[in-house]
Amino acid sequence: MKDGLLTDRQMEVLRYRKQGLTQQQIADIISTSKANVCTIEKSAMENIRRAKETLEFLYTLDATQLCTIPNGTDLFEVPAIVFREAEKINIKVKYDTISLINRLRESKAQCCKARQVCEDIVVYITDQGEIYFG
Amino acid sequence: MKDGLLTDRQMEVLRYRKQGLTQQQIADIISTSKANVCTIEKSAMENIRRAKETLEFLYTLDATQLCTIPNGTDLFEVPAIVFREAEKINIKVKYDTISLINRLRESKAQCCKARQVCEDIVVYITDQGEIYFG
DNA sequence: TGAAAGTTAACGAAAAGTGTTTAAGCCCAA
DNA sequence: TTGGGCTTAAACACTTTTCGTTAACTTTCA
Repeated sequence: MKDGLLTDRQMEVLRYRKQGLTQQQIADIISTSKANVCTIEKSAMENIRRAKETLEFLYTLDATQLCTIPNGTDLFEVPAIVFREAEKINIKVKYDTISLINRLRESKAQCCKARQVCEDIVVYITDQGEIYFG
Repeated sequence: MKDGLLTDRQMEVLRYRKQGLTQQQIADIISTSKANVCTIEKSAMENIRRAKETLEFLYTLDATQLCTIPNGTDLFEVPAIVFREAEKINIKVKYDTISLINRLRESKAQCCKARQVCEDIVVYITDQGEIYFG
């Protein structure tokens, strides 16, 4: 009813980890196996990932689809594409070239190998020029 | 395995809602009762709230507790308190007076009645001067 | 290489979440 | 007052998640 996604157990493990304890040490403290600590930590991370993805969905709800960056595109060509498409529909993008690349790298790290995009990426834009990658 | 917190059903309803449809209209489209649409929408909102809260927890994991703003404090006194406490521990707050108030209002809207804080609010700070309200 | 740290797989029991229905209720404008 | 839009509660079948165990596997590093 009140709390977030993480269970008490999961928060407990994350806190101890933040303090630098090993899984074995935590296992001793909370009286279980290190394998269990591992799975609890893993599911905590999974929950955090899902929380992020949920909010991303929320953003795309406010946004319209702008274009798709095809697999293999050079990372440094992305801003030009985005700017061109945004201009077509008369929206000014909130970011400059550098920040756009940074935003892409942050939100889609797994899609950026070296200088290339390694997956099709859908670009969303709001009326205010906010950009999301989905 | 892959998706966020929201189920397909929940996303479906949110999308229709964003388009301005009534619960009854959506109920007709997806062939169920309006009461059901209501509960699906409600649980979607609940999931979104939980997603936000989960990420907030993540922030407080990196942060240390700075101080507590007592119930009844004037909203416009909050920044001064935060700046003073941050100075005590030699951390420069990333925000100015106005942005601090805005951040507080955004993250704790339910605690801000008119010009007063209507609940004790714990303030967290990171080494980088990032501020969170918990 | 050896030891400690971490990960994974398979399984079970308990708990929590979801979609539904039905029936009742609230609020507000015509 | 009626009706439309919305909310709520209880109950249900069903699915998913969680925490736990055991045992084997990989990684890291002195």
